[in-house]
Amino acid sequence: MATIRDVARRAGVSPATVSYVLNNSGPVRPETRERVLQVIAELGYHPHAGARQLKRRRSDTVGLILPTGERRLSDPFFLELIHALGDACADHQLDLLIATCRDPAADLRLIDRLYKGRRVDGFLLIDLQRQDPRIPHLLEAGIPFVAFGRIEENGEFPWVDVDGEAGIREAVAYLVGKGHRRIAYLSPPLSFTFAHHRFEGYRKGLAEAGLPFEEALIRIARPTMEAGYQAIRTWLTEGLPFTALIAATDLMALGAMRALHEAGRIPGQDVAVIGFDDIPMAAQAHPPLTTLRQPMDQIGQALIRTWLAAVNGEISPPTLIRPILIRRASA
Amino acid sequence: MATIRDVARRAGVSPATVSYVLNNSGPVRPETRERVLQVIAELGYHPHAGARQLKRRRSDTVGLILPTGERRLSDPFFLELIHALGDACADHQLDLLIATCRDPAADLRLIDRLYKGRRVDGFLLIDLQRQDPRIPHLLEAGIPFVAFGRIEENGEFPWVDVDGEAGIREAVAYLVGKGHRRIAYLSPPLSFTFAHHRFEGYRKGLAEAGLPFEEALIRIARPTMEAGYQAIRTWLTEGLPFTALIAATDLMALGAMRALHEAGRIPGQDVAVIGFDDIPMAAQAHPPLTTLRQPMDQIGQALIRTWLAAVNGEISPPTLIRPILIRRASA
DNA sequence: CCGCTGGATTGAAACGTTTCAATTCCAGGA
DNA sequence: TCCTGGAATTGAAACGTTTCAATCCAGCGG
Repeated sequence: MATIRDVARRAGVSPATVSYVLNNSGPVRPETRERVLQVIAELGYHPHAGARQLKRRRSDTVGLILPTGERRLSDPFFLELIHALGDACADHQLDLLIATCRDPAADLRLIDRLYKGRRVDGFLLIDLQRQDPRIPHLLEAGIPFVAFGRIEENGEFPWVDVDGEAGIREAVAYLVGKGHRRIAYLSPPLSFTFAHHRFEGYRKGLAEAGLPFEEALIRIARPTMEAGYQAIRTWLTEGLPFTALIAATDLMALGAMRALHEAGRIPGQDVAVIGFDDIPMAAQAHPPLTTLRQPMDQIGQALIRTWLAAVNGEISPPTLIRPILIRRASA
Repeated sequence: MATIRDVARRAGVSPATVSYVLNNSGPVRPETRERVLQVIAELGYHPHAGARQLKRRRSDTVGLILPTGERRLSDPFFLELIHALGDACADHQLDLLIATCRDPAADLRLIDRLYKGRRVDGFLLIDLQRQDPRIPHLLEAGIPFVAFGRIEENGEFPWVDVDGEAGIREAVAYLVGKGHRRIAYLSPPLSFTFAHHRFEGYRKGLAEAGLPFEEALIRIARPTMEAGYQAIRTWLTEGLPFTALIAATDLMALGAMRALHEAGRIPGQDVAVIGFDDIPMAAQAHPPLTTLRQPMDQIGQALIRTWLAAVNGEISPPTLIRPILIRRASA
């Protein structure tokens, strides 16, 4: 495999010059640069990442910890997120390293290994818990990171999140505008921060519309299709005391729609349904699901931009991204 | 950040010895080893990945190219695959680097950059086309890789695949055993290799059962839920000339089931439905979907094992993994 | 014709490991 | 007591970059 010396020799120039051309740091005469670039192309030379990392003291690699085993993320939303992150990384010439971790206790060890070994320059945290042990650990160790989501006590750390509260408020207002007065809400356990915020949006939305908040219109269930389905099933035995339903995730909304179908209540006709995320399947549902889209590209870009800042020691203000209400036939 | 010299100094020993302890190569007296390990723990020392890579001439990193943009993989199956790969990598102390690529033309450049820069030791190829330009490129450049899936002309390269043919044959036999004689088949375009093999399974399954192959029982559609739905819809206008349906992916099967429901034909009761993949949603469908499970853990392990062999210059025989028929209520 | 200036180029020293070859150490045999 | 040989340890040379400081050189003003 060609090295920088090979290039230098063949271009009749010193390795230093080649390095200058490569990084265009340092002054190089145009014709010299041209010659060097030529040789680089001829030889198909690519600088050795390890050597570079050693000298420059950074790896240009983003670390993403993916919980697996029990805690595995199976919402297709995360596949979209990974795509978006990959794209954003590519835009900034960064690489994305995925590390999986079965055991929550091993999370911190994994983080240390990757960071202290300089395999990654910093982390992206996803799937935050309201109290997340990773955050104090990273802060204390002075390891750069960005969180996708918030935690209960947002200390001084950079995060990017989608404004679930604003989104759900908009959804409530939208439904109210269509004449709905009894709007139900289906939420994952509030120990998920995102669930908490979206739920706040529901409460505030109702308040803004002057509607009462009723316990009977709330159901808590796991954030899966099945749980959404079951929730509606049991609700149906009570005669379905609402005309519209907001689910905190598309997956739950999809489950809910199926239950409604089975009971002969056509979503979008007999009952309005709104989801959250806009996973690819949402547009293909029947009827197509009205939902709050998480603008993935924007999220990926914001995360990587903030990550870069963090790695460079800058502190970025938090970014709150507004979800977009996508109106389809379900509501 | 602590270096190997710091450890050496503090343990009263030379860097070489520390290195021997770290990799347990070379003879070290037990008490020396103990002392060194102690210091390593005290200092929270982790060897610098770049330096290590430079010297050892490998990065212990697996490269995975994720197509994005138009070609993006949105089947939740891939999220499961990523999880499984991550786990398998962790088991072998490997890291998983995800590189995305919008443009098929850039695939090859990306591969070169990652490999020649020694960022990765080799690749994992997913989402194979029947004619895949990456394969000849990798072969010619002598870059180690393993394909998940096969191509049209399987030259001499290592691959791991799920035996779609055997799986579908089993599904056909299973349905025949239940008395079905008119079994329909829903397939993605046969330019996908996996679709081709599964389709072969269907033909052979019918032949083995002594059933005729009928064009009218075949539909080709994109491998999405929506496409599965539409296919059944149009079929319904013809009076649904079958009693059982095999779909080549769960997503398609799920779409099909929805169409059946809408038409008042209960899947698993009026029409048997079998899918392929066993994505998490399959078990949560209504009725739960009978399907051929791709044993993800096994796939991940096989891929990584084969990858390691490839990187070490060994040639492994192809691995064909038998999918498992998971019987649920839909068939 | 000389000394200066400033841009272009280069040499060499890191960066933090691994590993070969050389050295030290020590127990046991003569 | 001195050797010997194997086990334990060490020094130093890579690995392929980047970058500082030093050198080179062409052109210019005096």
